[in-house]
Amino acid sequence: MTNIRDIAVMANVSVTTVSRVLNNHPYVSEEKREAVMQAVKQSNYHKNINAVHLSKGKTYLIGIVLPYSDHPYFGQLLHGIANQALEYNYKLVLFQTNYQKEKEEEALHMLEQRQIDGLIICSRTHAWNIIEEYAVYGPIALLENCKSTCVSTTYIDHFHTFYQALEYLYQNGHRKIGYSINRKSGVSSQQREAAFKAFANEKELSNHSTYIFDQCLHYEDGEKVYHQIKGMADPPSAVVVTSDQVAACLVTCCQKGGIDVPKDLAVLGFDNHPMAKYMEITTMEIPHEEIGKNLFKQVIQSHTITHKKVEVQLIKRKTV
Amino acid sequence: MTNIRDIAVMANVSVTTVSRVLNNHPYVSEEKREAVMQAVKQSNYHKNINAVHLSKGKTYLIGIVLPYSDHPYFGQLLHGIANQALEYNYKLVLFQTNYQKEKEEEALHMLEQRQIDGLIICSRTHAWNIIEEYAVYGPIALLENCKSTCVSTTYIDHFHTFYQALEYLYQNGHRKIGYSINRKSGVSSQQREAAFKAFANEKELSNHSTYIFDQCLHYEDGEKVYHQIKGMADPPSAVVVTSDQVAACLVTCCQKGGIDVPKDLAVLGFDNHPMAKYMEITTMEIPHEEIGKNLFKQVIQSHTITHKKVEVQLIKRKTV
DNA sequence: TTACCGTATGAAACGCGTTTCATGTCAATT
DNA sequence: AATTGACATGAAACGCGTTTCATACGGTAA
Repeated sequence: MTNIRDIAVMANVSVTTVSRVLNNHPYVSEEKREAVMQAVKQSNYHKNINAVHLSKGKTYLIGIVLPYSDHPYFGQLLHGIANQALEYNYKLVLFQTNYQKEKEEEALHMLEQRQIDGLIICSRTHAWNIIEEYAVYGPIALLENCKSTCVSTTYIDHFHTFYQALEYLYQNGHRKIGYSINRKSGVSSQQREAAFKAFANEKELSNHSTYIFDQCLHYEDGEKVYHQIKGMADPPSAVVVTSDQVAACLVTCCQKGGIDVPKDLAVLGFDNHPMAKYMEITTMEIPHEEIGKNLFKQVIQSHTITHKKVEVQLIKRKTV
Repeated sequence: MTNIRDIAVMANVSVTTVSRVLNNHPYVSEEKREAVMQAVKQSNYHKNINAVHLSKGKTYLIGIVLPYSDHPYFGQLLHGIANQALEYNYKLVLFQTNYQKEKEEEALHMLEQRQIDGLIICSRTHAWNIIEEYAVYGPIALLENCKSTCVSTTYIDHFHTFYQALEYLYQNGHRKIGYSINRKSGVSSQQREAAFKAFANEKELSNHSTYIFDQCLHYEDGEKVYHQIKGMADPPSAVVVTSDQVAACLVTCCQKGGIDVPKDLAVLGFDNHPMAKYMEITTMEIPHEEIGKNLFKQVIQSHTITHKKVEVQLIKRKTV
């Protein structure tokens, strides 16, 4: 492998001059510039990027922590991040955690060891204070609503969004409202639960715990919801389903099982996945790509901590 | 930042000894080992991984080239790769190409510059000879059937698989068979086309070009297929759909539109996505995770070039 | 004419862990 | 007693691009 010193010798200039040419610095005469370019071309020289990293103390690598990459929600998020990364000439390092603490830890360690310049956490399992501790090693952007002074965030107001969804169902005459969530222990789920309680209280609805369906993330989980509702003596008249995948499955099940949507059961999804558009499912549109883009920008703007709220929009279709 | 020399001073040993301790090399006395550990803990020392990379000439980074990460097919593939990567302590660098040549090129350049130790290409747009040229810079694993001497491959025998699917439809009495594909120009699509032609010839079927549906990758593309078939005077009695997403949409459309599946139209999907299982779609099961795992293993076994054929299995359900 | 600035160029230091090679013990083998 | 080998330890070289600092020249402003 030829290195920068070889080039310097070939072009009969100093190493510094070669570096200047390679990085487009001024103060290099045209002839020397030419000579360097010539040598570079002749020897098919490429910088050893690891040396650049060591020298600069940067890697141009951003870590992404997310539970699954084969889930549309995270897939789209990743899509948004990846597009932005390419534009800014950064590369991504993927940490697929499956919600395992150790794997999230790996990412944090990599930040600590400066193998990545920053970290985007799409879903955390570590406690807040732990995350914040690592922020001293490099910028962290988090997909969560938390007014931290050392971690940037992009978030959805889950409380308000959920409330809004419930309100819409209420306006459409529903009084027995259920909902499905991903992980009961998840941060967003807790906010949604709070919203539901506040809503039930406000509207003086009975707070049926049987109307809550946990662990609904994948397509097939919609069937579980269907069966549970089907088996109820006093089923809900409407459900908020926090994933269009699950909603799609539920709706399909209902069609097959003779439950009329929305007459017998109204379904309000989340995401506005293409699937929802096509199946005419009423849903709360979450701009995943925008979120991904913003998270990325926040993490590379390491000097300023920002908090960006992303708006969610109700898309009225035919399942409510 | 403390570095290895600081530690050496603190522990009153040489830099070499510190390195030995840190890398678990033998021939270090217990007391010196202790002293080093003590110093490391006290100063909260962490190696500068960039220096390690420069020194070792390795990055423990593997690049992944794939068109979309928000598509279930590639999502699952990525899932398999990512899990394996975590196990082997490698990190991934994602190149989402959207089938753009330049972005694929970026990945190849990164290999050339040794910023990644190897490259997994899930779908290429560059010509073969170009890819092979870059193999001198580092190991490349490709998801494609090609007996290269410098690039490892994991592949599906698309010809045989497609033929098998067609055969199954034929056995079930179908003589007017259509199919949908992702990109007509794609490598796998061409193999499938060849299989179809061979099949049509073998069985003396008329080779209806109107029965070919191109650009079917996303869920909603199933609707296009539905409408096209619906509008035909002489529609096919069966279709092979090379994505369960698309098949699911098509089946749902048929249900709504009064086309009986499989009586009026048999549908044979590809992937065996959970969606297919649930919707009871007959499909060719493609073991994405296994493919991902294998690609990863191939790329880190840089010394040996291997070619692994992955078996696809027909899952008989209710849409044929 | 002196002072000062823009342009041009290179030597050397810097970032830092790994690895090779040389050297020195001490116990075991011949 | 001489040789050999396992064990210990450290100096120095190595990987390589970036950046700081010093130096020198030509020209313009004072």
